[in-house]
Amino acid sequence: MAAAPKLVGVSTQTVVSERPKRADARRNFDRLVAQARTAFAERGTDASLEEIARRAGVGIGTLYRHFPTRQDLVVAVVHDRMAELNAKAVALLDAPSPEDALISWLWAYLEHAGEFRGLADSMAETVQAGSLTCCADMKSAAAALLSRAQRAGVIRSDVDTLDLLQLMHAVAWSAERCGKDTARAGRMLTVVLDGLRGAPADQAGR
Amino acid sequence: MAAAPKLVGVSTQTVVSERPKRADARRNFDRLVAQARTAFAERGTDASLEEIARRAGVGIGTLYRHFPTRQDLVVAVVHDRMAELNAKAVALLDAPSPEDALISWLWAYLEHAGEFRGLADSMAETVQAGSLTCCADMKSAAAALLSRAQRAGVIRSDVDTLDLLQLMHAVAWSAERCGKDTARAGRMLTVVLDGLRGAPADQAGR
DNA sequence: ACCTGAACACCGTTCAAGT
DNA sequence: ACCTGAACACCGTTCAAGT
Repeated sequence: MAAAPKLVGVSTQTVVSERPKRADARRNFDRLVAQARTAFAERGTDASLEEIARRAGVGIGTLYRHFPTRQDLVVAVVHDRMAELNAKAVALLDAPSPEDALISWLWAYLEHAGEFRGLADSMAETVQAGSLTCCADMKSAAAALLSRAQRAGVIRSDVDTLDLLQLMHAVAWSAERCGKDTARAGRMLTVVLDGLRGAPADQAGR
Repeated sequence: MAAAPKLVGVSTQTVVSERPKRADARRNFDRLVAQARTAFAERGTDASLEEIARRAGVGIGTLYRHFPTRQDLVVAVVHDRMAELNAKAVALLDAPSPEDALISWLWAYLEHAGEFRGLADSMAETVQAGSLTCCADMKSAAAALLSRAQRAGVIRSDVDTLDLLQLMHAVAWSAERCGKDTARAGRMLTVVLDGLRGAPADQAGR
């Protein structure tokens, strides 16, 4: 409830997760992220790490040095886009309609989570854990948009930020299976969004 | 729309997926399913197949002979419970309230899909493919319950059976991550169920 | 008709040696 | 400080040989 004022200081320029300092190290870091991006796009988040290292022209040990876990690599790949989402959320706080602002952000978030196969799963895990600063920032940003919409009475008051984001991950996860059937994916999102507005009974009682 | 009358002949006793005939083969089949069940319960659907074979006292080749793909094994494990769900659906067609009947069945379905980690994903895949008779039966059963509720006007008319089931899989998938936090899982289901009833605006317009 | 398990392929992960 | 790649462990999958 007090999330909105607390967000005033949210940085759109999220801290880049400790980049290496030495020239060659940084070059390898960037190459690995770039190759991981294309590999994830082709094969999903469970693409072969060895192949990523090979395509980046780097030993497998170097990959592990920079990214001890696969999640670290996934996060690095989507880091910039997450920063964009943070910025968008902050900008949307000034939009006239609290409802449209939230919905529009959720659409962007959903598009992000569906960028490659397995990302929705990965995001659900990462956001849940919440140990990363970029995720924490995004949660704050989402919280601000959500609570504004709730204060406007257009979103039910009993859902919290994690509910909201996990529901989006769930829809994105489901959409992965729909493939070209965007109509189905759209209907599922519609159902969830309508559910977020509240039960018909509650609304009728106002 | 014509799903309900078509369902009259649905068999609660689903056809058992071609059990082997020879005594030893059948014994191995049953042992594999039993060990797979406990392995899935412990490690999820991506438990080691070699360990399952070993624990069943059977060569790995025998496992592959009976279950060419992992999905086949998963389906075999949950087969009986799916038959129970079919029976329950048919029984609930006679319940007085179409809405309560559907909701109560969805709860049962959700409980089933959350039996072990990875099952929701597996179900989503299997139901989507829809090549198995037990899945086809369940889809028919769900379709009957759904269309009855839709005819009663308590569920929005623009969702189909696959939408409904995939939304349940999505909720179950999300719930896997909640663990002990059943309150969050409950809230997510509530949101989806309310969404299934329709948009507040639509309801208000009646 | 069915079972067995060696054999092959592939991947993740670590770590001693190197610059 | 960082890189390399051999080495190890583990798993999935196939298939020739056996009953």
